[in-house]
Amino acid sequence: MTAAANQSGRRPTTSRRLERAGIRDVAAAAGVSITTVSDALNGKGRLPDETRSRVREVAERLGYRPSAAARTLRTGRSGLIGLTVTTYGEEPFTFTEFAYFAEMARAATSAALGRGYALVVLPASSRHDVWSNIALDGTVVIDPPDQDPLVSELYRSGVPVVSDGKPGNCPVTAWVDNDHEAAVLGILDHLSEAGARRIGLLTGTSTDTYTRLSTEAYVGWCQRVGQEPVYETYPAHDPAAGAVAADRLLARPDRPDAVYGLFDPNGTDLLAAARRYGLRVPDDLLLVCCSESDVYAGTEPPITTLSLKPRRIGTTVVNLLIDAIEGVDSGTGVDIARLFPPRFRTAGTGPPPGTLMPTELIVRASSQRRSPRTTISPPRPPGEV
Amino acid sequence: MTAAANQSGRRPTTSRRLERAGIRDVAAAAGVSITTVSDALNGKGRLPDETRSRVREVAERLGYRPSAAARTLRTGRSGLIGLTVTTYGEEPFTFTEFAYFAEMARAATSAALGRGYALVVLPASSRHDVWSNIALDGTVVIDPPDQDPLVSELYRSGVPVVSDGKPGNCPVTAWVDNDHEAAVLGILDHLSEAGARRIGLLTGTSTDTYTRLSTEAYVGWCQRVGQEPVYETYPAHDPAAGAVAADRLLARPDRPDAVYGLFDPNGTDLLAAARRYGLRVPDDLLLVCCSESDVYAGTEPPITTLSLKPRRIGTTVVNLLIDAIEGVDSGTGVDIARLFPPRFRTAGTGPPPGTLMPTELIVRASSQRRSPRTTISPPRPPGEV
DNA sequence: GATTCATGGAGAAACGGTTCTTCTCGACCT
DNA sequence: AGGTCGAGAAGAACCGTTTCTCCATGAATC
Repeated sequence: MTAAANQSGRRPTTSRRLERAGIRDVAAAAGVSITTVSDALNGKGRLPDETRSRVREVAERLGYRPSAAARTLRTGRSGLIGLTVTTYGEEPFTFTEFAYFAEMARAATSAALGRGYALVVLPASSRHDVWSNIALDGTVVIDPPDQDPLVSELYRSGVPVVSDGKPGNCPVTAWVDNDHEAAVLGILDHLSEAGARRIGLLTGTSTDTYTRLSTEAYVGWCQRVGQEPVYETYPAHDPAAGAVAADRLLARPDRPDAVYGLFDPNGTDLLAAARRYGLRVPDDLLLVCCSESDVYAGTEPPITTLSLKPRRIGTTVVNLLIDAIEGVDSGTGVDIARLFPPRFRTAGTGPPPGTLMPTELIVRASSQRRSPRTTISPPRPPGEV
Repeated sequence: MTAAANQSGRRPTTSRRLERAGIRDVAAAAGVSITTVSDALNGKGRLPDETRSRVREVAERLGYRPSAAARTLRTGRSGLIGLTVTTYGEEPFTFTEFAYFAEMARAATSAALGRGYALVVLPASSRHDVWSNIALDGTVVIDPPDQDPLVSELYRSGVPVVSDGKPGNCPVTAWVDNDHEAAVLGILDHLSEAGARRIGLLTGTSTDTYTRLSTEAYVGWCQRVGQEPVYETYPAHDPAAGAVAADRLLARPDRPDAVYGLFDPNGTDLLAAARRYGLRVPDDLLLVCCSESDVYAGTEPPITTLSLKPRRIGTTVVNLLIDAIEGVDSGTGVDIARLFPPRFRTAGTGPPPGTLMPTELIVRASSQRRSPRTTISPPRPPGEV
């Protein structure tokens, strides 16, 4: 009864100290209604400037901070965007693992911030009770595996989802990806022009879109030009396995005279392997790898790299997501169409709209037998930005 | 009047379609009250198992997901922890920039997840309206600058704050840091033992605690042993400036015969600079740098590194924070003391409790003129874990 | 046979905002 | 002079939970 008595009764005037000031406190202090306070602070309603500034001043003086939870509950908007990152194995997870993801995440964070949203890091292996307990306005998913239960459920419960990497079976609102096929074909053509007769590939064992599309493009190209595919695979998340695989590739009886490595450290690994086998680069072996690192400008020789432009991807993904969040009022997903110019959309009604971003091939000494040119344009640049 | 009529009246039985099922829908479908539903799903109240499972089943069938916003509003807990990352310059920000931060952030994310919390990435330069609009249970702040307004306000509004890096003037609930002074002294002693007569330092221009403490420890050591300090500074966030500073240091007339570099890339930079000046490592120049990268195991020669053990730091920071969040009921910050064993606490009532974590010196060829030993223990190991 | 007591469950008050609706009052128009 | 109109502001519903309080009911106790 003692404590209970305090609790009943509509806020006993001025009890409960030590608590943060609420909108009611501001209203009382300013001698207006809470409606007026809300309107004044949010720039709504019809109020003379004088009232507005007076309320603002009182709120400031009281150190008033609106409750994010209450606002979210009422408005249905939290200002939070999930950043779903892939996990390898049990506890640790990528993101910050490869330069690509790190850059992409940074760009995404900045872009979200610029539009008033914050990012919640959400490992794909998160316990269900954790992420289902967060009010998300939308989710960015990095490189979704074929059947991601987290993504599926989010999508099903009406949360917009935009993925970096063309999704397999996951339903998503939209997706952004590099034109991996065009990129690989461009590299293979580039190596051919430089005199390669048998081009090898260093690729991964995982089933993500990047690995799959790139490898398929390679195999297809081989069929077309009549070359037997020469490739080695390894688990990309294992840093030590890459060096071993590079070694395997160069140890083959049908040793390639040019190699493209799909992952960041492949350049260093291949260079080391070539040295072990006494192969000169680029004279005996042409080299290209996919990397965002500029250390390859300083290696001996400098190595040609393919940049996936992660900043651009991260920015685009977030902007598409926020467009979807803010463009669709609620419930019916009608005017998503507006967001995607026809040229970016795939087919009519079926698959979600996707955007292909161009890559950039940075040509250095390792892939040329002639005099080096500088940066050249990517093959088939599909988009703007 | 048309739409308004729908809105009044306590939820007109079964209108509003397309909406997600709420607790009321579950209650109605299960033929119980919402109290019972809430209790059944949260394992509270006195309910027979039969009711509990029946309610759970109905909830499952309806795809019921409790509203995070409503729950947060009612309980005052969001399950969200801010991860405040430093920003250099305008738009971009660190975190993922250095291996240390990346590792630390990963460990922090994992640790938080394991205890049911998710991390919100919160650049220090965030617009006020963004982060003040997020319901945070607490905040991790990485390497707080002397006067961080974001941190100050969070702390003032009652949100627990734990910092990685001993805070300058920021008020924090607790902090965790490496024993930078002990680490630097240990390295200097180590180099002295290896025969160094004049030890140089490559350090940063910024005012963060790490840089400051390390530099001060170095200068103090110099005074004590009677050596003139020999150091060069550069803006640590500028990747190109490091190489230039390394060059400057070795170009000095009072060229050191041993160097400790405070930042990750310094090892490579110093090695390259030494080569330019025809200095052999370790014969003419002893080298140590602070780094989390294992590339230094493979350089020629392998370079001795100091590891700050970021995983351990990240895990500890998060656990301390969550302890503070869950340990203190609300309002009065009484039993924080319980969380910090006396040996970890600084002084009595004044400064916030801090924990010093040991570092690890990984000795390799670059800092030895004799036969190499392997990993040695850190100097003055203060803590457990 | 009248009190306890434990059990199972319902009612309703918060939580702290936003926003729809309504009310008042003076100026203006006809 | 009566009615309209718009500005200014207040009232109150509502967002969807959690949780405190209280009410039945039947068994056990005295």
